[in-house]
Amino acid sequence: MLEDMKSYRSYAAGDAILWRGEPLVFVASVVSGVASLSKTLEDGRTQMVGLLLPSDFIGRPGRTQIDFDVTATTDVTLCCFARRPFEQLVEDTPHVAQRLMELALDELDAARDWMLLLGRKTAREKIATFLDMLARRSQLNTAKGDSSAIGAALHLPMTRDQIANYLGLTLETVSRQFSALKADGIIDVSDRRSVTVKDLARLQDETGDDSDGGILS
Amino acid sequence: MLEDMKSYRSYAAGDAILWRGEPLVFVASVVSGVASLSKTLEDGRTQMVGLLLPSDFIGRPGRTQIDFDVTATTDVTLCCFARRPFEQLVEDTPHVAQRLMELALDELDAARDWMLLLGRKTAREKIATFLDMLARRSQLNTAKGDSSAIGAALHLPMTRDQIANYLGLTLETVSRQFSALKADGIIDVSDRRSVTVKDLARLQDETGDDSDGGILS
DNA sequence: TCATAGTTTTGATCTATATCAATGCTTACG
DNA sequence: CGTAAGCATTGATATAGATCAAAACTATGA
Repeated sequence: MLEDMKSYRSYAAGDAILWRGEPLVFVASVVSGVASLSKTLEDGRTQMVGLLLPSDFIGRPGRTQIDFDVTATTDVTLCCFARRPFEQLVEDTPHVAQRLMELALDELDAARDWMLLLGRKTAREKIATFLDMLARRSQLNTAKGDSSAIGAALHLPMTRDQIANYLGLTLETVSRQFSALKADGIIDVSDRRSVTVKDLARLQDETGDDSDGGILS
Repeated sequence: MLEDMKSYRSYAAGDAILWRGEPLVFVASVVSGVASLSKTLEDGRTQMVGLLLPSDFIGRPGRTQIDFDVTATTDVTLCCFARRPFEQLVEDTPHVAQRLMELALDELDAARDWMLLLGRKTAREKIATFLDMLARRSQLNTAKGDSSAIGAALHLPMTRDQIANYLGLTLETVSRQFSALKADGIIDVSDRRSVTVKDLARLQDETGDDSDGGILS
């Protein structure tokens, strides 16, 4: 039984969970907190390439290494399984294999949206997209189908510096864009760790995205 | 037998192969030519989010739609299978399902490398990375283990404009960086569609990448 | 072989964002 | 309380790359 193999691990904000190239001895799922995947250039410039929120999965069937670092962005608890028995489970149960494939494809779609953001969006569009993403996520986690993201305070799971690393900006630019969106009455920035969306429609107009989300055609 | 379902389709350079949101009735593999995946913002800015070279796969098990456009970059021939029987095959043969998972993970790794490029690399580093990638690819396709990429002309499968779309730049910047690398004696640009790498080591130094490719540790 | 259209290169200028630098605001801890 | 130590904001300036504009190739086809 896989249940027997389950164990929990905790990491404090800022701790490394896995280094690039380190052998993957376990796979895990995020129980609480936020972790991030990041890549670094020779001279230290870094770019986040993924964000892991509760219920997200760490690990790749058939691979023993990863080529990015995994870091605890906030305090994080993981639910870990040893890799070998997990892979056995995947082989034995097609249903699980299929689910993992879906997860991989979802990650791929998210990565491609992020490529568009990194390559072509302006600083303001990047911030608007980021906040819109957080708003959608938090809406999912609270009442399903309740459209009251407006008015409710969004918790920012990261510092300005980490947001900058995620969006391919500097922390100063992130701060300035928050201020600008606030001055324009689109958001409110009370506490440094929370943002209130005052006008969701206008925020979404600022993302630069094609409005028809694939509904047409 | 799946063989019975096989058919070939050809597209001229510039033709659309699939539009975003269009129902996916077939899956395919690239036989010859180069196709690209791209995403577009409201106002027309576009970003390539993937390049499909011969042997690459189009299609996603369990999905009936894609949220990017697929376009023929050069003349392209695809080998197509109807989606339904293909999915049946995937369900029945775990070996194929596993292979598809590997392909998805490879694409994900490539997407993440590209995120680092788009978010943090300079124009020169982007061009160097692009050329290095083409050099590696062409080396694989010719003599395995033959390190004579130096001196051999690399064929560029796309115009300056398309390269710019791939790298998150403008075509003018692409052109200027080619000229600069040429002036520095790192490459030679004879024909507009081919580049000769004169100093591969120096080209790789210009990519900004951490030199140890995960070999350490 | 000339004309035309498409692509590429090069030049001049502009601007969004980075960089450098200072000041302000929380939170924690003596 | 008060005083660090982190973060965050704001300001001044620099710069990489975009944008606008023109000229130089290349290929195609009459």
